[in-house]
Amino acid sequence: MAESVITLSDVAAAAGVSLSTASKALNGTDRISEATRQHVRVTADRLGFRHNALARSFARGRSQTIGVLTHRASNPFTRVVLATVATELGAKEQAILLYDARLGDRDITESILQLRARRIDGVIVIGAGTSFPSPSLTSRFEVPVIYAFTFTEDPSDVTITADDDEIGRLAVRHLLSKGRRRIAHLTAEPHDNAAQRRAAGAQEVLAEAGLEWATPVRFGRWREGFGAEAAAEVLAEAPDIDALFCGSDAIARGAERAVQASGRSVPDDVALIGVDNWETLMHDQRVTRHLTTIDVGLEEIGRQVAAHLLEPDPQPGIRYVAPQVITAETT
Amino acid sequence: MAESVITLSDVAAAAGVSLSTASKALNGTDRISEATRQHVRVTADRLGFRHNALARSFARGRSQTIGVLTHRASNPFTRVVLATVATELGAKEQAILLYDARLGDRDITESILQLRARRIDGVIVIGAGTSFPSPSLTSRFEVPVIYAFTFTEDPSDVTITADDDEIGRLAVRHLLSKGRRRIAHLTAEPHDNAAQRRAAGAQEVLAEAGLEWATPVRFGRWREGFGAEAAAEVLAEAPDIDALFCGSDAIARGAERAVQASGRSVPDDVALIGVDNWETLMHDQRVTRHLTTIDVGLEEIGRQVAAHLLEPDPQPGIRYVAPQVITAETT
DNA sequence: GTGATTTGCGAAACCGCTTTCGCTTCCCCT
DNA sequence: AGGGGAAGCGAAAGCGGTTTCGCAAATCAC
Repeated sequence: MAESVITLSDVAAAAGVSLSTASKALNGTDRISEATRQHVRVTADRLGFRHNALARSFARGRSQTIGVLTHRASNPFTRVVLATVATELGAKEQAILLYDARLGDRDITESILQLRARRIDGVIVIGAGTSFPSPSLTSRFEVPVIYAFTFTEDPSDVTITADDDEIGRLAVRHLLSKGRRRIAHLTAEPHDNAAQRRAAGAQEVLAEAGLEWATPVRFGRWREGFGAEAAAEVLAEAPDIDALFCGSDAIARGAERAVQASGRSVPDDVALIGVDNWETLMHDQRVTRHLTTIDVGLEEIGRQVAAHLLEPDPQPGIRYVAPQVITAETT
Repeated sequence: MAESVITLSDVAAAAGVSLSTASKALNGTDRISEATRQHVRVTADRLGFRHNALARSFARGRSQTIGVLTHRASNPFTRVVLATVATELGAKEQAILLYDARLGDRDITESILQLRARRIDGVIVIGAGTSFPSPSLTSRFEVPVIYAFTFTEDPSDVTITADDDEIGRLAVRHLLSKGRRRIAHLTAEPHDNAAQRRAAGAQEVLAEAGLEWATPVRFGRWREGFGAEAAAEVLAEAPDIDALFCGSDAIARGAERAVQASGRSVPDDVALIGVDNWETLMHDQRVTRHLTTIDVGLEEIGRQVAAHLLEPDPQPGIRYVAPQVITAETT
């Protein structure tokens, strides 16, 4: 009895019903008496029947697969979103088909045709962050497209991303709550959307408190090196500064070096807050935290993307994920 | 002419051949004259024909999907392997179906049945590292199973993982090349396979150089806190020490704090080397490196796994990926 | 020149499930 | 009692390819 694999026909035969009845009984579709339904189910279980997912997908025209387009999957932020999305979708028996680097491709048409040939059930576009917009591809698919950790220029696109304004607000609120009043801000290029929004949010809270930046906002790059230089300049310019809001953890790390090199201590003389929560991204919560930072909510973005993609009609527009202050030793 | 979608029948009709001939012409299987083949191909291109991947998968019984089992996909190491695997497989039009946390599941049978029902073409098991073995699941699938960044107790399994012995050797060789002779080693639990192998490899090179550890190997945990404590003890016990080989970057970070707290400087008094290459994992090569470390080759593991999984007959056994020294400021 | 292969192609089965449609029965209403 | 509608089920038509098999024509061997 080297029984190969049980098919629905086998179940139908064993249960003494027709193939179509068996199908409907197991799927719960159409009108089937409760008795028959139970009987078929029991029979199927007894035989150890499982639907052939391939045949099913074929018949239904839906592949149980989601296409994922990334700019660069090896980017640490992208990896977090990707892994989360894969996990959540896997729990729903949805596979993912990753097309890396094709997002930046000049001619993405071929990739799109490939994905459509696979009859994917949806598309997730994972951007490289909130600094610059991604091209809108929604109209090129007839399945739902959702944008994660990026934004497009089409307001009718469905987007789930980080709340940069709120990140800025949270950062300054946190510093104020620690009694800091002379605050400076180091961040990336002024034409970088994330840098802009974070600075704007921060400024807003500062203004509400009747304060202004201790020195003009330092625009530069997302890197550690910039943090060190800029912090040194700021300290020279405004020696009585008592806090630095750094647009990223990398900048904050650099800034910390500069603060210490100037003979000041962190956080006693100068408090430090970054953005990104790299330590957790890396260490997986197993390590003593050092830098106070703001978690932009990458995993939450991934979860929400997975949840909304398969919803019947997701509302268009941008949905922001709430960032979170992660308090540690530098404030 | 709201033409829906071109099917192979349409192509066959347009080319004036039968359906089967069209199929064979496009697939290059069976005997077809070169003239017919070309003609069909040209016709298909002209019509913009694409195979319906679902129909094809169904007919062939292969899903173009790989099952991935992880212990915990949010683990940073796992994420790297996962993202790399997804990228490489995506380039080959293979989707992945991730079953997270089901690897540790007591009853994984249900998940295995699900994967088989999907007619997956292969399975990748991504472990949580080389510390402890993963259960061997090879015999429960009729498709190839390959283990990444872990190992099993079945020698006939196909495994691609980190070379912990070589990591130990490289670390000590690097320290020796920097003129260090009084070296101590801080690492995780003695029953941790990775800790053991790294220590053994290190010891081997040390012995070849006619040296021994400056203090007995400190076994503890993979964490920063342990690194700090253990380093402090070692410094007290052997004040003339000139290098520390730390079993992980977390340990190395802690050790660095202790070294500096003791009034010694890094690397002038004490050189420091870790393992994991966290800084790159995090910063994506955009940041000034600080800690000298050893990259265990996670991305290479991912690449090789993707490459070997679809090979006709991968040789059984463990294939080790070469680790690499990443030189930075601490040596 | 004849028989044995080989080559090129088409007919049709098949992969296993979903879904439409139509046929009975049964129920309810008037 | 008769008619209309709903409930329960089965026959059969897909879904869109792949693949086996058979047949006619072309090629080969001797």
